[in-house]
Formats: sequence, structure tokens, C-alpha cells
Amino acid sequence: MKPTIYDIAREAGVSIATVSKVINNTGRIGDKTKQKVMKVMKDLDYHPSIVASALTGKKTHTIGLLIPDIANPFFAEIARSVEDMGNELGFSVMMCSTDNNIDKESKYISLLEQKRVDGIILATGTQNTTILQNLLKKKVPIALIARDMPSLPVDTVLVDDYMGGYEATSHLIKLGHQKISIIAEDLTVMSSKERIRGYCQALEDHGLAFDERLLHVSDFTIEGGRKVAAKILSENNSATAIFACNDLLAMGAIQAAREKGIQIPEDLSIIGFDNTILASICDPPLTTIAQPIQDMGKKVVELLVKEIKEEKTTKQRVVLMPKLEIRKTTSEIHINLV
Amino acid sequence: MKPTIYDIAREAGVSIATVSKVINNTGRIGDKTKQKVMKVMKDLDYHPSIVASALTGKKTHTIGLLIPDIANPFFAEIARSVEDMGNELGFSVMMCSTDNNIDKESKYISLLEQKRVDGIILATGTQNTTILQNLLKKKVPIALIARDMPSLPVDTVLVDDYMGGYEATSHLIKLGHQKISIIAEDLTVMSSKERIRGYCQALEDHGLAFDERLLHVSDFTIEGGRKVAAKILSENNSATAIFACNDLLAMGAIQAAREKGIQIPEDLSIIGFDNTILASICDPPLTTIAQPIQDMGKKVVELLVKEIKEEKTTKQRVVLMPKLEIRKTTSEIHINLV
DNA sequence: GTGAAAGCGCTAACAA
DNA sequence: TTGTTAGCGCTTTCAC
Repeated sequence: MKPTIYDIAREAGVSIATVSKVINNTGRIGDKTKQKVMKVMKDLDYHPSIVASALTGKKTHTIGLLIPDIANPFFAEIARSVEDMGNELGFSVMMCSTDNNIDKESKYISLLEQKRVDGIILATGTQNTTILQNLLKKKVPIALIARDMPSLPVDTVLVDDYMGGYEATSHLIKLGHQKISIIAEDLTVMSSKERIRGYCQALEDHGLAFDERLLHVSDFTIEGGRKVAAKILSENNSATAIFACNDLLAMGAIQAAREKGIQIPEDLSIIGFDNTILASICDPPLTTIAQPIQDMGKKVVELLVKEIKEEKTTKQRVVLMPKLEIRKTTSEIHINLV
Repeated sequence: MKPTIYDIAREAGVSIATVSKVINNTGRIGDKTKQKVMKVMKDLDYHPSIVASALTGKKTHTIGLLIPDIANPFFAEIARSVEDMGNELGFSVMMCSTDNNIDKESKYISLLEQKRVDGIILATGTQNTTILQNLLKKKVPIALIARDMPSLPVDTVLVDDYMGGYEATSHLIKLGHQKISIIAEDLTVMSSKERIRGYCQALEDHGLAFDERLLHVSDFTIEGGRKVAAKILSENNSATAIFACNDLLAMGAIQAAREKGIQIPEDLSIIGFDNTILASICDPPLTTIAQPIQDMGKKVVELLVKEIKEEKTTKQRVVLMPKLEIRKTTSEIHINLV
């Protein structure tokens, strides 16, 4: 069916070794032979099998990308930058949406091993140290993006979540808010914990006490954010501001407020985290903590590929700074004189 | 490094043939041997190489997915359903964002061929018949989603774009609108043409004349939609409604209206197409023509996999019906008595 | 029920 | 400069 290296060799009247050499541009071959071989390859629309070459010890030039959900804009944007950088460096990417489900995660990883991917980028939230350690043991190059596992020696790229939480909260406090609810996604996830820690520290630094009744947990969906926010808003004497730990949750909070006829930002300030496309589309446009998604994506791929090429062995942990992006969902507190 | 079938065989005291049989559950092997082999495989954390097995004529169990941009919510959602269904049927998916750029498209396809993917799903808009014909010639299984190439014998899954355009326009007309602008994405793309055709037909069926000055073309970005809409809205005696041929363009139109202080839907009705997550997040929530993205994704994979497994050879073309999703950006025309 | 051996398409010595 | 050959890890007859 598909032409093989033998077909090319026969057609060009040379040996397969010669063909291999022109494919890989190695060794020395006469210019005429080279041209001849190249012509035959083009004529037969020949594409050397990476499958076969991988079997001889070469790379598959494929990396796996594990994320919670490709339909989640934050991860879709990460995926895009990973794909672009990967492509630039000669790697294809296999996408794996795990829904943060540990079984799917390990099933996908097992699959990626079978397919002999050259490396794996993890953005999923599960804290499955065991799986990762097995991978590490087998010397499978791994890099983490937007998640942290300080106990493991792996390349990591993330934003300073603590700082982000701190900035978000400070921004609100400076606007006069004192009762600030926080909606977090998952207390077991490191980044989530860090954002909360930043929130607490900001409160403390401004002489405000942390009130655990203001801390709410949700799953990582808009719907989850909506429900939790609805609950928050129905409490009397409720918060004047909400720090939603990601944009999706913030979207839910905006919806909940709208349903209750609460004006944003007049009656309620909302700040998100991530700065996905959603933040600029919703109304009012969302004030949020921006993650440098592009940079992060490019950086992980860079680190991973270096490891794949064995150009480096010392692991790196790069922490990028988040940036407050002020839009229209936060404003000075409105003192209600009723 | 990684254990091979030989390691397992040696460790279990059997031949590699036997190991192969238990891996694939073929032939007949004694229960004891089987258990023994399975234990060794587990102990050594052995993952049979799909690379090697693919070389012996078996499948790679991976498919390529070409889309314009994974960061575009519509395609991200398609990707998710393709991934899920693929996974269910035992296939991984390699993602390829082409930006509708013909060079990237052919580069990606060439790569996918080298990686010996079992099949390719195309959702990109370029009309490169040649590339596809080459693929067809080489019997590479192909399926199209959300795009149409009637001249080619390939499995295709799409929504009835004509119908969608017709319904969107009719909805607007029934609300009393007579001057309806349409923002299309790309006149060379079939689906775009069909939506426009539906628009024209709806006008005609309701006794309205098609005015080509109301037809505008944009790229497929929010920014593009914003610019075009801004132009539309700055014309005096302008349209009372806009049919944006996809949600992204509609988002742009909403932004443009907001910038000009135009109220939606009081002063201007807007309808989109796709029903991505954006439609429910923006404000007001977007009335749009819903594509059954989940169904479409599952269906293409189904068709493609059947072809891969050679269970069928007759190509199918399945056309799903779009559905009008009425939200808050369309309303009865407001007669301005000034 | 199990194993020996050929072969998948390619790479990389090593010869010539 | 070019060719021969031995694998890479697996599947699959075909013997035993």
C-alpha cells in the first residue's frame, strides 16, 4: 500500500541505507544520488514511518498533554500554546482530558507509555504522587504546568498563586471591601491552597480577620460557581465582594448575582483568576488575575524538550508573576445608608 | 530501560510468543501460564509497545484531528467530544490547529502520515481538494466534521447550515425586523455560503428583498466581528438586527453595540450560530442557532472508526438539524417614533 | 498448550 | 560514496 524505504531504494536503484541517509541527511552521499532519491520519494509521495524509526531507538516526537478538560477555555488556551511550541520544536501533541479523575489519569498515562511518547506534560489537578513516581522511575520526561508537586523533582511552570490571591484580595480591600467571600475550587489542590493563603495574608496585612464562613468550596464549573454564589448572596449581611478562584467560577457568580437582581459592581464586586477569553466577553467584563498562559505553555514545552533531548538534567521550577487585570466587575464599595 | 516482551518471557520462563498471546488474549494458553505471565507483567510495570505492534501491521490506535484553533470554544468542544468517543473506542487523538492556513494543514497531514495515524478527522475550512485526494488515494480513512466537500467521497457530519441560516433569519423577521445585516466569516467556505443562502431564502419567503449592502464579511475572530459590527452600526439608517454567522462574531457585535451605547435587544437584535459556552456567558445571553456538537463529534468518530476497522466502505453524509436557542439578544422590533 | 522463526520499516555500525 | 546486515519489540504462522 504505502511505499516503504525498499520501494524507494528499488525505484532509485540504490540500497535502503542510502535512502535512509538522504532521509536523515546523515553520512555522505553523492549529490546525484541524493537528488535522484529525493525525486523518487516525491514521486511516490513517500513519508518515512516514524513508527519504524522509533523502534530503532529514535524518538516518537510526540508528547502527551494531560489536562482536566480541553473544553475549558483556560486549558484550551494552554493546549494551544503547548501545541504551537511543540510543533516548532518538532513534536506533536496528544490530548488527554482527565476531568481530574484519577482513574482516567492513570489510564491515559498508561496509554501514553504504550505509545512511547517522548514526554508528558501534566496540568491535571490530582495529587497522585505514585503515578508520577513510577514515571520518574522509568525516566519518562515529565513537566508540570499550572500545578505544583514540590516534593517531586520535575520541571514545573506555574504562576505565583499565592501572589495572585494576595493581589486579588488586596485590590478588593483597597476598594473598601471588608467582607470578602472566596470561592475556591478544590482544597486538595496546591494552587487552590496557595490562592487561599494569599487571600488570608492580604486580609491580615490590612488588619482584617479571616472568617472561615466566608470560605466556600465548589467544583470547577460555572454551574458550581453559580450555586455557591447564590448561597453566599442569600445570606443576610452577606459579603460585598467575591474572589472567585478562577474565571469559570466568577462567571457563575456573575450569573447568580444577575438572577438576584444584584448590580455589579455597584452592589457586589467580583474578581476572578486566569484571565481567559471569558473574562473579556462577559458583562460586565471581569476584573481578574491574569496568568501569562502563552509564556507558561511555551516554557513547559521548552523545558520538557530539553529533557527529552537530554540537554539538561537539573530540574527547574519557574514561577511567573500573575498580573491584576482591572475591568468592570470591581469598584469602590457602595455604602448603603438605608 | 523499559521492560520488553523478552524480559517478561525470561522472567516468566516462557517464550515471547506465549507472552504475546496473553497480551492480546489470542490463541490458547494454560491458565497457570497466563496468571504467571500477567503477574510478571504487573510486577515489572510492563506496557507493551504499540510502536512495535504497529510495525507488524497492526493499528497505531491514534487519529489526527485537524481544526482551525483549539482555543476557539466551538472547536474545543468538538475536540472534547471527539476525544471522548475516540477514547471509548480505543483511540487517542492528536490535535492539530491549522489556523485555516493551508501550509500548516498540509504540514500537519504529512506529519500524521509519518506517524501512521489510523485516520484523520478534518474540521478545517480550507478547500484544499488536492491534499484530500492524495489521502484518499492512499486509502487513509478520513472524515469531515462541520465542513463539506460534496465532490469528495468521504464520511461527513455536519449541521444543516442552510436551515440554520434560514431559521435565524426567520426568527428575526417574525420579530418584525426588516433590515437584517449578516456578518459571514469566509465566503469560500461551504458552510458559510449555506448560511447565507438560508438567510436569503428566508428573506425571500417573507417578501423581503436581499440587499447586498447588508452582507458583511469578517475573519473568524471576536475582534473581526467587533470591527464589522461597528461599521454596520455607524451607518445611518442602519439595520435593526444582525445575524452573526458564529458566536465569536456575535460576541464582537455585542461589544461594538455596547461601545456605542446601543441597547440589546431594545435597539438592536443579535443572533449567533453554534451555541458555544460563550453564548450563555455573555450579557445579554445570546440567542443563537445551536449545533449539536456532542452528537456531531461522536458521530464522526463512529464513522471514522468503522472505516478504520474496515467494517464499512460506503461513505455516509449525515446532516444534523440545528436548533434555534432563544435567549435575550433578540426581541420585537422597537418602533422609534422620533 | 507452547515455542521457533520470519518479518514489519527503519537505523547504524561496519564493509567494500 | 554506497551497500550489507544485524537488530529494534512485537505478531503470527506453523511445528511440536
